[in-house]
Amino acid sequence: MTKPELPTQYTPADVEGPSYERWVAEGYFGADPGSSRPPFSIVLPPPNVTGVLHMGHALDHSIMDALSRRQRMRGHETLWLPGMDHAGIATQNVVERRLAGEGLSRHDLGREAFVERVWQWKAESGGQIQGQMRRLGDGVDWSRDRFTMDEGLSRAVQTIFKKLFDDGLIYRAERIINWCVRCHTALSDIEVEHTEDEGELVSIRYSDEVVVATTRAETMLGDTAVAVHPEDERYRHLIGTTVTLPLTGREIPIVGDEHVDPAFGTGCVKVTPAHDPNDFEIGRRHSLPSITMMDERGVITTHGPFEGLDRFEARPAVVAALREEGLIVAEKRPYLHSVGHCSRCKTVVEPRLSLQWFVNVSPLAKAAGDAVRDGRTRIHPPELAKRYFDWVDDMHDWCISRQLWWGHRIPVWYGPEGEVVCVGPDESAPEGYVQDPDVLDTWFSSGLWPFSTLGWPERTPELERFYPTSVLVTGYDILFFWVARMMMFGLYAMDGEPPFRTVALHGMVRDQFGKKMSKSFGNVVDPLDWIDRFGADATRFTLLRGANPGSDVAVSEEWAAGSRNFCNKLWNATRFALMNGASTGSLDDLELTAADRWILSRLQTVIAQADAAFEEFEFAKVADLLYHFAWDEVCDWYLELAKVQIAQGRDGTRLVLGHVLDALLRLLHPLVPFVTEELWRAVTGGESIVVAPWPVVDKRYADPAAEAEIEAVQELVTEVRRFRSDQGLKPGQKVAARLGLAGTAVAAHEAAIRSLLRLEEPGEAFAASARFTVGQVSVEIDTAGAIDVVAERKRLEKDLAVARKEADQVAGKLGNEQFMAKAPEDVVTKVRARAAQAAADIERLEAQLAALPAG
RNA sequence: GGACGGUUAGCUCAGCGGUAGAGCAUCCGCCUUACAAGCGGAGGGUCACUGGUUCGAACCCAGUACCGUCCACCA
Repeated sequence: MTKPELPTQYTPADVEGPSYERWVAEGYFGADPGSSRPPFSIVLPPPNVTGVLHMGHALDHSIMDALSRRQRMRGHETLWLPGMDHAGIATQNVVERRLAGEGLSRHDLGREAFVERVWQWKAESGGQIQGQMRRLGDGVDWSRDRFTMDEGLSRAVQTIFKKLFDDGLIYRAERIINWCVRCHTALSDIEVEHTEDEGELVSIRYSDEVVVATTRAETMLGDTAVAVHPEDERYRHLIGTTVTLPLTGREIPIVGDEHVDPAFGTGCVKVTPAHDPNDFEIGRRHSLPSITMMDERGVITTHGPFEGLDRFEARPAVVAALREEGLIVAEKRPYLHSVGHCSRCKTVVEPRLSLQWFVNVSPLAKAAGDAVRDGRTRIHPPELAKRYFDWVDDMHDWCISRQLWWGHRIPVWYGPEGEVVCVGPDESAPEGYVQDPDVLDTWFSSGLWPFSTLGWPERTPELERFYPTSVLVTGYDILFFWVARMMMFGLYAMDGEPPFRTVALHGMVRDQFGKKMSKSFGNVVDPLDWIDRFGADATRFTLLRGANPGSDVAVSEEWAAGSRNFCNKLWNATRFALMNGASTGSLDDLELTAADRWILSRLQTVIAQADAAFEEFEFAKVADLLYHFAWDEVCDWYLELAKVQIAQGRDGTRLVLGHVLDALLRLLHPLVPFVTEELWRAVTGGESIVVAPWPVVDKRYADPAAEAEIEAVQELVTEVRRFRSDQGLKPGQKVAARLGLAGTAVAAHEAAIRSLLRLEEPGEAFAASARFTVGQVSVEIDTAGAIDVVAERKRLEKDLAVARKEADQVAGKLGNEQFMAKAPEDVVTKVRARAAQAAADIERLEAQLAALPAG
């Protein structure tokens, strides 16, 4: 076993790269579907090929890596499957922008050449994310890396499309959809971002009695009716009559429709079925014609003076024309309303009547809701399940066709006579048929991710073994659209088996003030920058330390530095242990000291608590627990006590040290994989901590008596340190002291106490300048001069005040009949004990104050 | 317009019915032979507000006020 000399500071860059490469080379992250171990599986939510990983990903990945590393150590056959999403519209936009730089549009290249360009671009830049994942230390099975446009996954897409088509769950229809006039494609509801925008509401007189208000005045060119509420006394008599639509001269009917809110505005609504989803529904109910007055670019197409104008040019032009005719009743006024924008390019979305493919989601969504309702899939934290239900229980049909070139082409072909044929993976369309030019929404293939990546539709060993996956980790922001889609497709394709047993949701990463990270605000942190400066472990630890389930994570450089310091602390603790010959081995025949038994006992509690927190995805708790155990207990106390034991020649200390560090490093490994690997190998001589077993509680080491004994030592030491500090004694300055330890709980620890407190044995000239007691122990100290009586008096008075307050409080309780009658016995007992303690403290402190020389 | 979450030390957050906690920041003292990315000590909070339940409330209930997030077809 080699015990190399370690430098005094941990340098992450020296170990991270080589460790990661070794892990991959050794195949530790490879998952074997043929093994007999219990399976544990996670699929990585595939990042967009266009993207780079941001802090949100880093959090996501840190959690998944921690979960899978722990389960691997616990002996599970662990699969963490990586991959990327082709991100249709986003990627197409990126490549189009690059083309624009060359003065080209995708149409200049043509479809085939353009798609070729996208693949090229993917080949060039797709490796960036893999690089980032390696830097983070993600223990993924690279041999199973997948891409949503892979041959296998494309096959899965085509298979499920055909199945849905054959089951009548996919249909083609003319509907109002969200249209991006810049991307020239349909968007699903989730690809539309709503913001509160300032618009202008104008009121237009259609007739003497009918006045309508609108923020989109230009759409009046496409009006085919005016609607009023059927019960509205003001207008009931008009239903069935017509008005003349200004500027066009068209006669349009007045219809009665429940949708109209009589209390809003004038109670009259203009109806534009081709350009507004509500109006479309009204139109359907009343068999109104639809007039499309705008093309796919948002340019007005109706005849007249407005033809050829962009929608935003047409708006004021229409208003001006109306004003000229005296038909603007109320001047336009600012009006805050919700406006949809394309999530990719931020262009204002135009509702547009269009022929598209849809998924009938009702039966699928019902099943997706039921799987959570009956507990086949658990959502964590459970409060968020309600949002999930809100979403799946009220889902609109899903528009899946996109007028893009990058994506899975819709496998439907049209015959010369208008025949429609859906073609499965191993089939081909009849001669003379033409394929639908559109591609599928990116989320269609993402929805298959948990099983398409495992080889579906083939019943592969991977699918048998790793589906359903154990847990899905993602931010609560995309719970609905992505998780719900995977649930729907998973249940549908896998005979009612949901894609995951648990959905674990985390919050968003925010800056140190809890503000959202945004480019425009300039508070975005690049995880790679932190990895460079603080190390991957520190970056991960910082994120996990803030990861309370379902709530946001605020991070700052100070936290990252603190995490780096923690890693360094582990480094130096191990360095100390190695310098003192720590090693691992059986503790069975050892004569353990109280300090040994104390730290071993504490370790068992910590293992149990860490396990409990892990099971509940309480990563912040795990991190906090291990941080304090490592730093406060192992480093600040046990190592200090161990120094004395080693000096006393207790060789068993080296084994206990080795034992504790071994276990501590293994507990920490899921959170901070690199530093623990390095140190663990040095301590144990083992091959790799990645495949080391997870610590289990050993009840033989539970030792409340030893814990109480060491706590007493800690109390005494802390009290005397306070005295020393108040008296201005330098930490290193040795002073003589007489300790009355005989018969006390800490009698066995004199050497340790003297060492920790720099107290020497009293010499012949010993002259106590201060006397006090801590618990049972009397302390006399010769400070080699007069003590600072003022400081000492202050200290004692403060303690006395605390004790008196405590006594008062407790006396109040004990004197309260209701309390005595109703409080549980253990509480009363505790209060009594506090009363006794307070009384004793008061007596002792008063005596000490009285004995203090005047000063 | 709905739903959910939050409001605790200067900052970020734990605690969720029986003596108010952590990290960072602040102040004081230290290169005490693992670590100055460190060690020891200290200061700092009527737990948003108002009521209620209870022997007892930061914690449970109701309401109010701000903040945040998601959803929604408000012309």
